[in-house]
Amino acid sequence: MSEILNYPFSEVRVRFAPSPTGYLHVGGARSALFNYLYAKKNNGKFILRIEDTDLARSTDESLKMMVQDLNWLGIHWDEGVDPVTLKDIGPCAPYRQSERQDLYKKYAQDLLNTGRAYYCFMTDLELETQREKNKSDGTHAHIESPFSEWTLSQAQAELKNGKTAVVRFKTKHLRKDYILNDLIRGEVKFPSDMIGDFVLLRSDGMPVYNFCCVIDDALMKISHVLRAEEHLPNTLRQLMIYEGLGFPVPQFGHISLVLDEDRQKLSKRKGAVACDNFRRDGYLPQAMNNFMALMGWSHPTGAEIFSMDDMRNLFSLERLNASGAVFDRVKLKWMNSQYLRAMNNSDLWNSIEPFLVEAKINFPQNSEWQTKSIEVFKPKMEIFSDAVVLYAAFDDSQFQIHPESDEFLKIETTKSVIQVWVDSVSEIKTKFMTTDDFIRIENEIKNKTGVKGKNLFMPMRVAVIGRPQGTELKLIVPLMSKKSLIERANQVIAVC
RNA sequence: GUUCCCAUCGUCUAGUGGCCUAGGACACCUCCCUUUCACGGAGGAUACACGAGUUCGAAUCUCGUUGGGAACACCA
Repeated sequence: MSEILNYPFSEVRVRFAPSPTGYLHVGGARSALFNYLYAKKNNGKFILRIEDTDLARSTDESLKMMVQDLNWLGIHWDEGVDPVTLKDIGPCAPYRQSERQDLYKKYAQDLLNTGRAYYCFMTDLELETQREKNKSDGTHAHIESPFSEWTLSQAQAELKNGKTAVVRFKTKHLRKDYILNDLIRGEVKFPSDMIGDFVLLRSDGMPVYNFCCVIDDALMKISHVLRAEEHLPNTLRQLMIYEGLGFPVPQFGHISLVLDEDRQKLSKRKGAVACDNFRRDGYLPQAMNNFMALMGWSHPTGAEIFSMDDMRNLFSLERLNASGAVFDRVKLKWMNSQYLRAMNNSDLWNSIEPFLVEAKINFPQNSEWQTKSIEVFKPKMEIFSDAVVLYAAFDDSQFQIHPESDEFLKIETTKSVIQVWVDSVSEIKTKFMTTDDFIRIENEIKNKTGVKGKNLFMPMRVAVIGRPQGTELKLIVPLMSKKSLIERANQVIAVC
């Protein structure tokens, strides 16, 4: 069942509108994903709009990062800025609010002319006093400006005298309940007196978020506004502006929040939340999308692992959950491991190699070795960066005997076990031994020393990787050179 | 404080009045596989916040209570 389109929107047009004041976090990415999926599912358009009216905090650097993260996730937009040049593309250009100032001013002027807005000369002190009063009355912050009754020419004269003013939207005559039919929440009723006269244009002439948002959504013919629940209270202001300007109202859908373990809005203080962070740690974009979708949406068959194609085909607003979702990093990791294990060996090697290089881990430049090593380690990795610790085991410069080895070093038979190991390895003619060689040597040690079980295997493992627990020796030893094995074993003998 | 939103295992969720002694997934526990650790396989424990209604019947509808969250700017 698809949502009924509100006249006059003939096609689905949705948008993601980040403000480039930092990194893209998973909450934002999820909103972008849902919008993207909704557009794809309904043959609509997905628009990326840049909300950079806060000039002080908006940076190109941040915009670049967001664009890069969205691309990494495979969330592509039809209109907005070019992913490479960042130039505007699409019929509603420009898509950066900082370049749409004239538009906002024009509509502000319209509102001023029709008496729906007014210049307000209140001082900070006067505003503060009103807020204090509201607070002590126990009511909602509610600005009542004496200037709302001024005529436009009165105000203009004042402006000519060099006074500065904000433009406020007049709400006094709109004393009625506003009802929003939210796509996700159903009917939401805002009491009429919830807000007072609010600012449209700042004293420096810069428009404010709620105002830009309405004008842009209207001019860009956005049919569905899918955004985070934190915007729900904003909707009343926006509804009033739509009404004041005579714009058709889009359908709204307020998506539940992504929460931290303490059930508060996700924040970076409690752990990584930037998409970029997950990319750097070696998460797969498919896993991220799959996981983000599952925070608030569910696959109709109950599947947990599904592709982007699946999502594009099956996404629907009816399956969106109205309650908040805690961001569970443990499950994300598990999900990533599922995708990682589904990769073929050469793709996986190519994915982890940069991580090894960055961590300065030495490894053989030999594709046969590399493929073999992937076979051994694939079940051990959940994210690409896990490879660093795993492959460090092969790097002689990183070899050390870990404290947990002590109890096995103390066993009296250990020294002779390792000595026989060294002797047998020395007799190998090739640089690397085979798995069969290893099994043979293992039996030799057993026979010569009479040691078996734990007391045999743990010391051997210490001799190879410096700790009593880790990857199965018969898998890892054939990947290690004879020279390296002997050197390590001798180091261990020295401390027995 | 005010307004709004939300409420099923620890977590993500399925569930739209009878298929529910509530299903799946992560995590947890046990066992199997494995002379370690993982991977894999088989089991297990754990939830409808509470109270009233409506109904022959309620996790599902209504109301209230409680709890949690968000928003209350010349930020977005």
